[in-house]
Amino acid sequence: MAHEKYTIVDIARITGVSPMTVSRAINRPELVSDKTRDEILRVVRQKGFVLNNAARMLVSDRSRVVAVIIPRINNPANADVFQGLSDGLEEHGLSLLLGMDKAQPDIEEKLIMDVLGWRPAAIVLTGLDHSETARMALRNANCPIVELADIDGEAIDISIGLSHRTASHALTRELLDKGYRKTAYLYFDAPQNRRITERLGGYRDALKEAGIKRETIISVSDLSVSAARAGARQIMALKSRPRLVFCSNDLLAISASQEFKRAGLRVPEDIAVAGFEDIELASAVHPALTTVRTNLYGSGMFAADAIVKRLDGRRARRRIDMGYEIVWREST
Amino acid sequence: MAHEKYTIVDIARITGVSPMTVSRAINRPELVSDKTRDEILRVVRQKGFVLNNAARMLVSDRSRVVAVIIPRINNPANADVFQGLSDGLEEHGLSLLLGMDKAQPDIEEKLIMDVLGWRPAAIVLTGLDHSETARMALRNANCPIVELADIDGEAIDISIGLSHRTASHALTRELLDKGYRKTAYLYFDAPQNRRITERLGGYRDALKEAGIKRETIISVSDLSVSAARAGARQIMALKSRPRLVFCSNDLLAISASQEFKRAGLRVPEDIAVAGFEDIELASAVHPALTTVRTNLYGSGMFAADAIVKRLDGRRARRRIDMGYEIVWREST
DNA sequence: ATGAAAGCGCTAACAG
DNA sequence: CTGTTAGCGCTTTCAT
Repeated sequence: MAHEKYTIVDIARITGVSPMTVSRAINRPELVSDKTRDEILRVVRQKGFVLNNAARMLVSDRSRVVAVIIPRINNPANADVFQGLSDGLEEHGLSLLLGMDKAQPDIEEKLIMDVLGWRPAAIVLTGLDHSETARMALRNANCPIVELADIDGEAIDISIGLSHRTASHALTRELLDKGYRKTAYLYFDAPQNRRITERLGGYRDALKEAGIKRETIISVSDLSVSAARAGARQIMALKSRPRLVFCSNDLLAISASQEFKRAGLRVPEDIAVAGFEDIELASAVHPALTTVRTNLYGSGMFAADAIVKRLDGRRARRRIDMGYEIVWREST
Repeated sequence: MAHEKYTIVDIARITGVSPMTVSRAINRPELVSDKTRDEILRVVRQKGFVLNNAARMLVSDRSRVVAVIIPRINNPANADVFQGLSDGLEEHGLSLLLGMDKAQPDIEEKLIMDVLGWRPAAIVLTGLDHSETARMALRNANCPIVELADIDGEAIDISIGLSHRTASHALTRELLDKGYRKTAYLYFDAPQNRRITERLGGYRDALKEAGIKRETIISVSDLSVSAARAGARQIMALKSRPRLVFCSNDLLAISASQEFKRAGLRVPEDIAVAGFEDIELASAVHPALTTVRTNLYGSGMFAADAIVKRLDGRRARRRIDMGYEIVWREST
């Protein structure tokens, strides 16, 4: 029972009205008489008719689609942001087109160009770094552009996030103030990801300010549990073991802790661990972790709000600092 | 510097050719002479021109968009599947429209109807349960329909996943065979989620087969760390404590374990815990967990493959059992 | 409250 | 290799 393809003309013929009346019955029902409207909508439902978005969009030259480009969705932080965006946008009848660039600027550029073909109502990106071509295309897109996650730099239009350098600096500083002197930094040096670099930068700045010269910085090969464990072993093999290990995110922190414990060290008594991101599971599984929390879901919501405001012709803030909170879980 | 809106006609005029030649230069460059093509593409790039998808789609009545509807993306399992889908689809120039239904059939139905307006190239859903209206609309959509996660039931078109009942049954049975007799089941009874029910069903079947009459089934109020901990406390308060607790997923399992440890119990010596899903972090943080692993990313990939095959006019399997693997981590 | 005409930007099909 | 014609399905605008 292959489906017949109905158009608005078909529905018009069946109900004995003009296509325009069908269009009105669907889009602005209050402009059509009760009787006619009921009959039209009955047929629409019965036939399972849905207006063709391509045609509507062609006429209006603006879709109800928001394009979102993030590195990858199977990363709890990104997923939270996206969920917030979706929740904030759905009630306004906006759909989400999602592209994943794996944090590669060339892929990002391609996705942006592709997405522009949909004449999106808004575009949401991750971070402030984009290729020159991409920036130009975005500026010409003539729709709200939101850059998420980072606010340390110049936004094209709207930026929402936190200063990773500031947060990392504050975390380091507070822990140094607690008396830790010998520390190490464990991170995955994702190429092109400025936020990672900024976190490291904040750490190093704080060290310098505290008059600490020696830096121990260990980078791992990728962002996985096993890579983190290998990093932890590298740290334990150091001639002089640090008392505190800063990790550039919670996955690294949790995995490294586990490895320390496995080797018989007590966490945090023998070796303390600090993370970044405060993913939900961290609190369940690693009560000894001190980490930086920011409101990820909230930043998605704020982005949605800014977009909706703009589409309504209202003004929206150009830069939203979501701030951060240091979550102390040392003592458990 | 608001952007002028170029159409294919503008580009044609600028380069002194017909619109059709511009179209060809972009879509089928091999049909255009080198000289003309180079000049056209130069102008296209210079002006940042991108073909209007609405118009292309209107002509062909088929978009290059795959619509995906899942409960929520901030759930590692769903995110993995989606990532697999995206990775499998991107190289074929298919974009992803993502809607989230929070596992509510009425929202799902609305999203399906909305999405149909895009005349999607394919539709991907979660689970096999949908409203009658939704099923009808999907059957009429005249494109591949993939139902993910579950294969215990009748698919509209293509189903890819595993039998949650079978997997849960096997897990329970193997653990019972190891000698555990006193067990409990801890779960969040998500309304409308048949997969949860099937997992519980598999557990109960295995108990019955083993001649065990008494069931201890604890349900928690939501899927969170704190709810799981409360559940764990309920279990510890039982007059006769179980030796093994089955949890309907790993988040519950990890959180409950943590609570057991906090109360001074040794896991798994005093109380063993089994989960379901094998999320990556579980292995990092809870080496004592026995759980069921299925290839989530792979099922996204398979879905992508099936869709691409169909769009190519080739045949695709209608039912793919991804199977499962019991991951033993008892002894650590 | 309803209808008719025009056209959005593009490509399929056919010429040349 | 390039151009012409027609029309995809809908909404905007202007009648009635």
